[in-house]
Amino acid sequence: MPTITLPDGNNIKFQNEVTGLEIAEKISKSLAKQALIISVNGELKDLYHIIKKDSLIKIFTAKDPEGLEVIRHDTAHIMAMAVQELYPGTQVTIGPVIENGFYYDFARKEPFTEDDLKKIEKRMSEIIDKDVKTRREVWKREKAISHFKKIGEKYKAEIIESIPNNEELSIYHHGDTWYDLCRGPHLVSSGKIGKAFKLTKVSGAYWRGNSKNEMLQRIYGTGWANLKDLNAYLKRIEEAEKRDHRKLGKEMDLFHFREESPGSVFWHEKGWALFQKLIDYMRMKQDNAGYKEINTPEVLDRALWEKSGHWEKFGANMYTSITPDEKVFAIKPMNCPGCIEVFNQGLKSYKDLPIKMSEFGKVHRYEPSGALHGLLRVRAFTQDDAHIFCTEDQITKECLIVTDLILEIYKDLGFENVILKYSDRPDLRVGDDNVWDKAETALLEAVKATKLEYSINKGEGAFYGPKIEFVLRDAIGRDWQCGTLQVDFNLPGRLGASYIDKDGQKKVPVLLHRALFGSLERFIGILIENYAGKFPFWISPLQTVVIPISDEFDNYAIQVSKKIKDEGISSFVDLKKHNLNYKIRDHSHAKIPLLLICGKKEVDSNSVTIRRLDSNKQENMDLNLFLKTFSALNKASSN
RNA sequence: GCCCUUGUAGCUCAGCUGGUAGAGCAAUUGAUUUGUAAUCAAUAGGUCCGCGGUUCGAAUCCGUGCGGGGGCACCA
Repeated sequence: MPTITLPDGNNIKFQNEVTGLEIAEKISKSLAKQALIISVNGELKDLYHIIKKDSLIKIFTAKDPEGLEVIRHDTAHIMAMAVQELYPGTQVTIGPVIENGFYYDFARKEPFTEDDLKKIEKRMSEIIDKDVKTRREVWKREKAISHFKKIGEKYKAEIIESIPNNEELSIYHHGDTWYDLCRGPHLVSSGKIGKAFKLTKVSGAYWRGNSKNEMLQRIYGTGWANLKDLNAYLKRIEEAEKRDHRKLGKEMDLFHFREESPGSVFWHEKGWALFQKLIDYMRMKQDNAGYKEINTPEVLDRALWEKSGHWEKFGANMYTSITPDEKVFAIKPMNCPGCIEVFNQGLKSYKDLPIKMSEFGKVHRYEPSGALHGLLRVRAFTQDDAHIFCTEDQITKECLIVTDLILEIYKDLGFENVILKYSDRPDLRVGDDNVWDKAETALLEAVKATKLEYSINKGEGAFYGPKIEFVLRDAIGRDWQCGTLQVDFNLPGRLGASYIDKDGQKKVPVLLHRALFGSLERFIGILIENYAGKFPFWISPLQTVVIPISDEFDNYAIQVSKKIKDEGISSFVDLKKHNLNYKIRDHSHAKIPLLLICGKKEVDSNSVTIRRLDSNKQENMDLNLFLKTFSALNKASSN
């Protein structure tokens, strides 16, 4: 005689044991229709799960995240069913729900094609139309293993073998012919899935995520509660594609890549202007924060990298170079050893600490070819790097100062939403564990003091110390990892850095590594996508284009442009033999923030007519007022 | 690095089952002197990614290398 308590506190008494579906029917017809899944005392269960005892329940529909998740999970199952029906001999492995959808990994010799996806979708649709019933069974471990082995599903058997002994093994049947080992829960029948799904792509994926294992074929799909949500999602993807920095970079003539140097950027005039603006800005910020800028060699003797530990721990990613007399040098993958060498030059006192040295250092890392991705993952990049040499007592405070600076700079560049990722010691590392203990404690303390949201990534620190990474969220809700702050008790000692302490003794300083943009290249990629190429005025690579109405006004336009440049604003005069409409279209596509039109009216009144990007309003302004107004707007704080 | 996919003019792309290439935009030349998103006309432009093979004949088929894209792995 269970008493069922609903989320609103109301009770329903039942004479006999009861299922979620029966409870839903008792509450209302429409709920019974919409119900997908139930939670019983906080645990998600199938709707036909039998409740015998008094319970607190909640029924979920497609409007709830829990409901949507089950829809996606069932869609993955139905996809696997369709695949095995269409392509006998294909083995199933795992098929989890992911953000916006699901995937399923299959083992099959022949590759799946785009055409296959359409066929599979069609078959899925048929299975959904048939509304096949779901049934749950509990199997004995031995039975399950031998059964899956017998039918040639060696991956399933392997999965079961790795499930702990005390766990219940549930098998879900969808209809009479297909079943899969699964924790569940699932919908009562395939018809509940609806038709708001789409198979999106096929790719390779290693069995159990390990690159030493064989490669399986993964089919990705997206799934939603209704067609409206599905279409909204597809629309979002389309919008994101329009912002693709590789596409915009080409259209806006910012940079290009070419075969001769995969993963290295050929910066064009405008892209380089943007690059330099970011450096100028950062230089100003760092100067105010007490950093001293240095510069160190790009090519350094192998012996230094052996001493620092890079040769051993990072060698696989390093470019090397052999001189005609057969000496081995490495092209720097990091700036830290060079910077420590600068610190080492001359005697340092505790009174000098903290010493903050910044360097816009270009580093080269031989990344796997498959990792390369436009500006976001390159083989040669410029870090806005800095190294802070300090005492142990100063760590937490200095970390906080760095964090404040980072947040201030992200805000200036349009990113207000920042979270932290804290990573501790990796397997491949240098230094004793008690040193790591100290470094981790100090950094975690700083993380907590920022009061920002943070996550902990076990074992993902740098080989010389723990780190935090700064993740920022862009205009369309995507997360990007940019800045980093690392505490290092190892490298300074390895490279012989020291200062004279109060007691006259030599001590090894602690080193904080930090980069705010991380990589200038990558950060520019993120900026392009965040702003969809429409940069704020101050950072725009070409801020103004002056357009004379006809060649009669060329001279005036040239003069105007010159005066604009005198104010430190970039400007180009378009004297080409094209009409005004043509030029407006051309420069609007190039996403120039301000077009300045000059004709008789402007010459007579010493003014310009402004057309702002994405506006067709005409705004006439006295030239001197224009210069005054926009030179005031030409800085980060006016963002 | 691994799986799949892809590589034609400066750019975006067309070229069915093999018969040595086309369009639009851009460029050049000429005409038009223009007031807010493409003025008109003419001309020129190609090692069809490289190498090898099949074939009387390859942009097209096969092999291989390199590059791009989507994932996986990697991201110190």
